[in-house]
Parts: sequence; structure tokens; C-alpha cells
Amino acid sequence: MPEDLSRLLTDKPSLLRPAPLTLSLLALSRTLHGLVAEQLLTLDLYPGQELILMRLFDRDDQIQTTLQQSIGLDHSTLSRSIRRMEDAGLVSRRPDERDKRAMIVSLTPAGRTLQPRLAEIWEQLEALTVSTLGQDGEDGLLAALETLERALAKARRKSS
Amino acid sequence: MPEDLSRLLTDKPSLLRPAPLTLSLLALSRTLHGLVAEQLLTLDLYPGQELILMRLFDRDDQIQTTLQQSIGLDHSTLSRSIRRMEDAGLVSRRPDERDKRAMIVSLTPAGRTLQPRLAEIWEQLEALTVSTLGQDGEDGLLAALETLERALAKARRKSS
DNA sequence: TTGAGTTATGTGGCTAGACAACAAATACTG
DNA sequence: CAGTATTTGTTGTCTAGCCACATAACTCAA
Repeated sequence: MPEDLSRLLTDKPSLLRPAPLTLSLLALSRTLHGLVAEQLLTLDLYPGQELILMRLFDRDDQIQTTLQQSIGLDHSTLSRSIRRMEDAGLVSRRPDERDKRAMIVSLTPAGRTLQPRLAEIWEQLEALTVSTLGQDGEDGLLAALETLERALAKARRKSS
Repeated sequence: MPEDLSRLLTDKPSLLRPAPLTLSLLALSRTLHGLVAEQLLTLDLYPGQELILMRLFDRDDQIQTTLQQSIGLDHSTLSRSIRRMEDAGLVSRRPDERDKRAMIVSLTPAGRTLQPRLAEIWEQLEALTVSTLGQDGEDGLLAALETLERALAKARRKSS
């Protein structure tokens, strides 16, 4: 194994050195995404599919567009993801009787099976972060993250 | 415009309610990614390409594998991204004389042009986050994020 | 020197995600 | 009521990113 691994990890691009917070956020974002993807793969899920499942856990039999709006991804992304989840046997689709354009997405028993296992993943992640930071540090971080998220979301809306 | 937008935004999946920190991190991660992608697109860059450019800004004429190791993406991802950047005229590639397997990636003048514009994007992002949090809150958040990132990276290494 | 192992890169195939174009059904409006 | 506009969903095409496999070149040891 390369013993200069730590050197590589701390070797950050100099363009990002004047932006330490942005750099940290980007690094954390990437690591988190990889970690989540890794955990989801143990359930044969791909990133993004868990968002659909969690919405259906809360309320089953939803119109595709309703799911799309609550999740915030593009409708074309949802269309394809849901089709793959249908192929995988996690959800089923049927046309709405009243609005023949709409498709109602429902959980299958196999899809519902994933609920406790998904909950376990989030529990483990939360336990890991909380134990890393300590309960006190966690509260402050949580507030800061939420403030930041709102500000960034606002900034994104403005520029679009 | 839908006036229940705020309701939708605060309508979080109940599975993630017991994991508020994880939820915040995921939400922030997604928003940040979208915001960065949006900014990069103004430079005709796609997410991930800026990582390659920043490494080349720091040190030009790098072997592809060296770039890959410092960035941490899969070599196949780098291979394709660099080829597209070559097509776009941002970098050039030539085989190494000594090691005929290796490809040396170099910035073109057009690629170097992006350095100040990329720096500007990071500056704006940093200014946005700092102004949102305040200088004091920023320091604490920065420390927490770095601690978290290390812990998550470690957790990911362990499980793989 | 010859042959096995390693390394550097590329390619095929899968996923997510965005945008654009389109069809079908519904809603609205003159 | 007829025609237009909006909504819903699908598909095509681009990007990133991963894994698995293949190829060429280098390294090292017998």
C-alpha cells in the first residue's frame, strides 16, 4: 500500500484553498454520496431510488408527478428510475382511471420489505455522524447546515 | 407559482426524521451539487471536469493515472472525461516517451483561460456561505465538516 | 532471456440525472 | 363548443461515475 496516501488526501487544489468551506462541503458531499451508494447497493438499490421508496413508504399509490415534485428530480429521470424499479419488482404502475395521462405508482411487497433495512442504514449513518461530533456539536452543525441549505437553494433559484 | 412550495420543501420523508443530520447533509449535498453544476455550465464545463482542470492548474503535464489518484475517481471515468475535454479543446494528450503506456495530459491555452473564471466561482460560493453563516459560525462549521468527512471516509474505507 | 505479474489506458455496459422534443389527455378560454 | 394551452409521461441524447474485461507496455524474477 502507498504510505503517502495521507499526503494525497491532504493535497488539495490550490484554487480551492481560499475557499475552505466550499472545499470541505464538496469533499464531504462526495464522500457521503459514495458511502450512501455503497450502503444502498447492499439492498440492490441505486442512488435516487431510495428517495422514491421513502416517499411511497409515507404514502403509497402516488401519481408519478406528485412523486417528482416532492423529490425534485426531473420528470424524465423519475420515469426511467421507476421503470427500472418496476423491472426489479419493487414497485408497480397502473394508469389512473380519472386522469388517463397519469400513472399511479405503488409499492410491491418486495418494495415494502426494504423499509426497515433502509431505516437501518440511516440509523447507522446518523449514529456515525453523531458519535463523531458529539451530541453538542451535532446540534450546532445541524442548524448551520439547514441555514446553509436554505441559502444555497435560494441562490440556485435566483440564478435559474 | 405554487404557494405550497415551502410545504413541499419541509415535507421530509419520515424515514429520515430520526436522522436529521443525515437528512441535512443529503439535502445540502444535492443542493450544492446542483448549484456547482449550474455555475460550471456557464463555463461549458460538466461536474468533475473542474477537478481535472484544478489539478492541472497546480501542475501541468501530468500522467493520467497521477491525476486519477489525486482526484479519486475511477480511471475509466477520467479516461472518458479527459477525452471529452480534449475534444472541447481544453486539454491535450500525448504519449509519454519513457513509458509508452502512459498519457501525459496538458492544458491548452483555452483550458488555462478558465482558471480565473473558476476561481471566481469558488470565491462567490465561499462568500455566499460565509455571509450566510457569519465568520464565527463558519469556523465551527468548517471544523465539524472536516471531522465528519474524515470519519465518513474512514467508514467507507473500512466497509469496502 | 523468457515468462509471469503488474501497471496504464481504453471500452462495453450499467446506473443517475438534465434538457429537449414529442404524444396523448385534460383544462381553459374565446 | 371549438380551438388553444397546459399537464403527464416517454424517449433520445448528452453528461458523470462505477465495475468488469481487454490490451499493451513495463517490471521483475527464475
